[in-house]
Amino acid sequence: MKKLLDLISEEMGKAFAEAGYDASLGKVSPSNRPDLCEYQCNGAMAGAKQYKKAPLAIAGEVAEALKESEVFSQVTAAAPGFLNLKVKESFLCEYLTEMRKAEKFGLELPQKSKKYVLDYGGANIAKPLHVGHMRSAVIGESVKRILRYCGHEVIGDVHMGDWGQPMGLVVTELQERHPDLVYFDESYTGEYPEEAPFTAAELEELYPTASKKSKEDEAYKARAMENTFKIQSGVRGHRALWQHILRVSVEDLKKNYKRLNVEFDLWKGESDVHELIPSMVEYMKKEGYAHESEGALVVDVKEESDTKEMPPCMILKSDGAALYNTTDLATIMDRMDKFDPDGILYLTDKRQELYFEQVFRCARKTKLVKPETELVWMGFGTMNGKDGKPFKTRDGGVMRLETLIDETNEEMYRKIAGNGELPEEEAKETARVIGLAALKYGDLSNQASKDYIFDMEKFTSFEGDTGPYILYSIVRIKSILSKYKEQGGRLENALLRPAQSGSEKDLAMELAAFGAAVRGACEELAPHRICAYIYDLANAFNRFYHETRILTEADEEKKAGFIALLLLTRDVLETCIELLGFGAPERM
RNA sequence: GUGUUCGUAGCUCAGCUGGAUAGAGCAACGGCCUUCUAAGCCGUGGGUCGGGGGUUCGAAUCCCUUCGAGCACACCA
Repeated sequence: MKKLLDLISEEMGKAFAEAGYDASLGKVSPSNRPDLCEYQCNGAMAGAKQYKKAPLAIAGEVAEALKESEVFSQVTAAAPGFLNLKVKESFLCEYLTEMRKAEKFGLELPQKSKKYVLDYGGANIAKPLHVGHMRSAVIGESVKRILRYCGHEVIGDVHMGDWGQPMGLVVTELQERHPDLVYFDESYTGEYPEEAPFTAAELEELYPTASKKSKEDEAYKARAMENTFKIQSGVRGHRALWQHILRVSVEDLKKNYKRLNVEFDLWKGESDVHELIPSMVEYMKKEGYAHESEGALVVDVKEESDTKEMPPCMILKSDGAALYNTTDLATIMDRMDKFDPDGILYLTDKRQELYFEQVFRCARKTKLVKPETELVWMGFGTMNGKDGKPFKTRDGGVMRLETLIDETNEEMYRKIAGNGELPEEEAKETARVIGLAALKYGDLSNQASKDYIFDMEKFTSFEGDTGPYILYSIVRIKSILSKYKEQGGRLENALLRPAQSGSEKDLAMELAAFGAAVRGACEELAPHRICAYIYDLANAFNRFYHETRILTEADEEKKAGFIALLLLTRDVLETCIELLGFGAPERM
């Protein structure tokens, strides 16, 4: 199904052609002046120069050609050359009826579906998730859902940091505390225990302790480096311990991501490509891409057109060790090999822009990817506190993600417990559902690339552009629908009718804009476009609701028409919040 | 220093490939509940779109310049 604006533009284009002008001038956009029209076309002004004719005269001729239009109920030319349009209610009604019947509300799907690997989440092993991880998870999850809904295949990979110094530190601290553990006995040849010699809670505390010690104690640091080397080089006991750390950690991470309604297809990490590195390095040397510079192995990625400094991409440190770049490049190689995707998408903190530019250039230059493979980097901004500085706890520490979720849910519970008649258990569950919406909507409604201010009060408010307001609107609709059923109404029989009132027509037009909103969000990888759309839609619904007696409408056909409109509104809203990664309760 | 992003109402933010009188929300003020959830709706006040130039019939939007803020600039990730 074509987008509403495209259909209207086609109709307009025909009129331009009929009047002797280029049909492409008939591009229609939503009105800037709702007091004058519903849609507008600026083509007459754009074409004025080309045809050496006054724009208003062109507009007049086009308006004349549209007198008998099946689409427009009103076409007027306005100075200096605007075409002001209103669409016929019958046309809108037909369009929405099609939408209701069609799969995905008639969303246009691409001719050929693309396959993407989406790298988001950015979790590290042995370190709990903190608020900094939230954006990557929340935005990435939404981007994944949007791409899939628009017909693409997406493989989400959390791509953990599971291979570096932190591992060695944790092992060192374990050794410090339990030197007798069988893992440290190099003469041991038997099976290692299945159970980890630590719990998730202990693990969490091991890393910060070790990290602190290593900064103060040189000998400790040296042991940590040695242990890191032992893990990486495959010393049996150390590798077994590392496996324990990985398992316990991933279990904990999964639990936390689940609370955010975030799910990954792959739980790959840096360690997975460890064995690919030597051959990759060898290849880069052999093909002459890599050369030595200041003791390190690098690939030049500077280009003639650069206006900025572009440092080379480092492949090996001067001590011969691999680094972040190395594993990222090896991961690209691995992904091409395993999935052969049309593109790889990265979602990281925006400070890594230059870094990814280097890696992408290096991957292209060394032909790790095909020339047509898309490498896309999306940078997201920092979540700041009310003071405009990076979000911290009251005492200045880094807040854990779990804590943030808990606090949001508690705040939400306070609000609905004070208000409603819900039984306690349901209130708690509802608070979780609304809390997640508050958190995610608060994040996603901002442009991903910009920093934003986290304001608990604002996000959990039921007023204004918030998650709870959206959910409230949905719940309101659900409540009316279930009452209609109680009255004996049959939802499946409800047929749309042409809008009778202004607010009804406005709601219909918002619904018709669904396709454009979703496509826009998909092309720009911008969940905030969905947020803006559903906020407008929820507003349109609430205005309609206040102006219209629905259940007490005497004319049954008219009532059914309202119900049909509400059904479509509910379905569109629920589909959209699904794309954002949260859901709505039945009541609240 | 080089590069880059940004600067819109008191606060938090929209503003699509340049289009009419720059929009929301919060906060302030004033209305609307015997009737489908008032967690809502309607209305009022509030802006030199950081400053200055330019391109254009037309600029918050494009170009230049200037001020201010953030961020990044090879052996961290």
